[in-house]
Amino acid sequence: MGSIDSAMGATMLKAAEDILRDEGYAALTSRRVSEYAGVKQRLVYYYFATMDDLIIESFRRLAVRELERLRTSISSNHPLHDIWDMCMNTADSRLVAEFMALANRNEGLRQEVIKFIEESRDIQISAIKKALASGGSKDLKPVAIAFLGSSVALALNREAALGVTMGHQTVKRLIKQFCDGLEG
Amino acid sequence: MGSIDSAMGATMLKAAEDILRDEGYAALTSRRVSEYAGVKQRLVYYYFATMDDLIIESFRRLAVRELERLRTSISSNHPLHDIWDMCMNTADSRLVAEFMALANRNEGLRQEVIKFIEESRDIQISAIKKALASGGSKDLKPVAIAFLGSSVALALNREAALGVTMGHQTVKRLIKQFCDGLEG
DNA sequence: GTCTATACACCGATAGAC
DNA sequence: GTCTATCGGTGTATAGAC
Repeated sequence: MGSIDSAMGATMLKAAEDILRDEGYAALTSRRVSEYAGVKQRLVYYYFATMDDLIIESFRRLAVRELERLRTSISSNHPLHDIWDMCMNTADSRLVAEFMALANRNEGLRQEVIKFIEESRDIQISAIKKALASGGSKDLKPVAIAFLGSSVALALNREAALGVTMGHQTVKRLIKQFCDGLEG
Repeated sequence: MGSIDSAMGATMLKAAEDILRDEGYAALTSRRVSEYAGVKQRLVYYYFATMDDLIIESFRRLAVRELERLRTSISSNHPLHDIWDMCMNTADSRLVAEFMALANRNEGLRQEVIKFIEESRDIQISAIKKALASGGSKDLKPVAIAFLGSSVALALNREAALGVTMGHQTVKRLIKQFCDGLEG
């Protein structure tokens, strides 16, 4: 078995992500990955025991990258604006859609997705708490701000990818006003 | 070619929806549909020219049903509460995830999904306008309320299906307070 | 580490009998 | 309206040579 951290292992994980985003999970096959990587199909099974392993490792790679981006993008001056920008410029919504669909049926992936959601929400909550001098009002707690922000950003990205823009400008203005109101 | 409105056509559309929700779009094959319907594979192609047609008709059926539910669930007394309840009790989030993923790559389905999103948003906006005596403030327009509501409800359902509940109670309370504040 | 070759199952779609 | 039968293609996964 080859290592995931080897050049070829990384190439295959990159290929898997590209295929998922551009062609969907039904096209994520060992043959398709091997084409992308310019090798023969058999080699995929040298680096990944099963296709399930490849999918899970692929998500793990994405999650690590996104959590890293989230942590470093939060400045101490405008954490709310930073979180919002980060949510709006996150992983491609088509790729997210594939992982979401897969996670409903793949137990291993589901666990990874749960960990990712909870960890990123924790990071966002910490940043929001710092932004709010009072630590959040009785009506608007940090966890609610984090949830609303990421939900709305995801929906905006998803619809934009489909070609729907109805109300998007209004919503973006509203969010910006909200952030401005809390941290100028 | 058989009609979609025939008993067998409806049975196959129902089968397609069940398979999508329970096994994902990779399992939505003519053979699988025929098993569900208790007939032979060949018959699927008597009712649907291609599997793409079956998928699109399947979504259309769902869209018609949901739009109908949305229209009839809105009372004149508590439209905001009604919309929220409807969004929280909409189609299974696993089924939605499959259609969302498919729509990014299937042009015909994409058009149907766009129509559905815009039509349901229109219905929601009309109801919200009636609820707001002023027709919406400068900062909180009906379209923004509609967008935020459906985004957040979808996210709550999606995460609940995965097994994540972090912040859900807080968010639900917040939404309820908001609706109560506007329509008691 | 990468390859050839293969087993076996399933796919969409079609021809044509009843 | 439903069936049997079949085509060519693709899927996961493995055996084993180099």
